[in-house]
Amino acid sequence: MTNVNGLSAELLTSIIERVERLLEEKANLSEDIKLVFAEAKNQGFDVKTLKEIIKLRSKDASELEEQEYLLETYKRALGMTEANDEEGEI
Amino acid sequence: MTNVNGLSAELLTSIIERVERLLEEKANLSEDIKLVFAEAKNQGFDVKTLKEIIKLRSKDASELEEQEYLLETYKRALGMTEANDEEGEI
Amino acid sequence: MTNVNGLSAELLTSIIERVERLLEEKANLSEDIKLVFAEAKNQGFDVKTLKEIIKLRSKDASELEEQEYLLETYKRALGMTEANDEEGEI
Amino acid sequence: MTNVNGLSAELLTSIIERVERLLEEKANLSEDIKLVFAEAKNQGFDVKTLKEIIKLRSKDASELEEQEYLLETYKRALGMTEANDEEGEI
DNA sequence: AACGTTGAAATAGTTC
DNA sequence: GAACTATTTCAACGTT
Repeated sequence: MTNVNGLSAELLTSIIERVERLLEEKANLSEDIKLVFAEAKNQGFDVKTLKEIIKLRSKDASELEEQEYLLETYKRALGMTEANDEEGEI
Repeated sequence: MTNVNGLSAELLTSIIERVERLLEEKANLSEDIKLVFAEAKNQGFDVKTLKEIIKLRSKDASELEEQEYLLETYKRALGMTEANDEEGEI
Repeated sequence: MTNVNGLSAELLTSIIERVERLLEEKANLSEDIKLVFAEAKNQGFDVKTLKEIIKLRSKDASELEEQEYLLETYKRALGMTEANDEEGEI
Repeated sequence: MTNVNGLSAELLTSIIERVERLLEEKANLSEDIKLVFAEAKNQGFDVKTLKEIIKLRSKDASELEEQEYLLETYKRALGMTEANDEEGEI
């Protein structure tokens, strides 16, 4: 093994090249996505809105509900709700 | 074909799903990259430096020189370089 | 004026120092915020939830409504809604 | 004192508002910094380089040396340095 | 106290 | 070249 200042040059090279290859694949995919959007635009779709839909679909709805629940107590304390529940007050 | 406001719903669905699939592949690659870095870290490499190396390798020589030149100029103007030091070191 | 490679050294120094001063003030504020949260924690509050509330309050509710409206057509085309409006179909 | 689930609503409100005020001041400072850079750009400075300079100045000497040393070591191991070149150019 | 995880800030890239 | 979006980077937090 070739060592440079205690580093294995082969190992280092291997790591760098693996990452570079993965990055290249990522760049290719980004390119593919652009092509799909360009094609969609030609077919009359609004690209910005398409992107919004995709973002929307990626969110897990249940996750939002969970947050809602967690915040209830504090929201009530801050007067941010319409006081629509009456059984929880101390 | 099902039309909603003049758009083909099938076509729209197809576009959305193609993009979502590509995005998922991208996310997988990002994950792979993280794993490579994590493994590298375990082997004693400094991840930040690895990233810097990869960035350097992605730029061509002229870009690097231009940026280097500007940085040197600014440093000189600010007295941040050793060459500009007036206390007489060699 | 002292010029270094066509740059005014005084001007450059002034710019750098102004930014550095502003950055320092920002860091002080971050520190203050941390102190407030630490104090709140001592008084029995859950810091994570406090942060969530603050984030929530910073969002403009009307902005969300606007997005909703914009996405209606596409959501319908994708079958993402419960078809709760009947007058818009073609 | 108004208590909601054992928490003082007044205290909670006070905490939230203090943090929000500090965050607003931080946002103002960020805006100020942007203005300084915009002005600098108009005067012919390269903003990216200015930011790099500021970053360099914020680190102490030992940090810089450490990072520089690592970078050099990795470059050498990868054959990225001119000194390591074997094709014989001068 | 180092580690990974998370969330916010800055930077880079893209589009108009 | 200005605004918006996406990616990367950085800092804070809880965890082991």
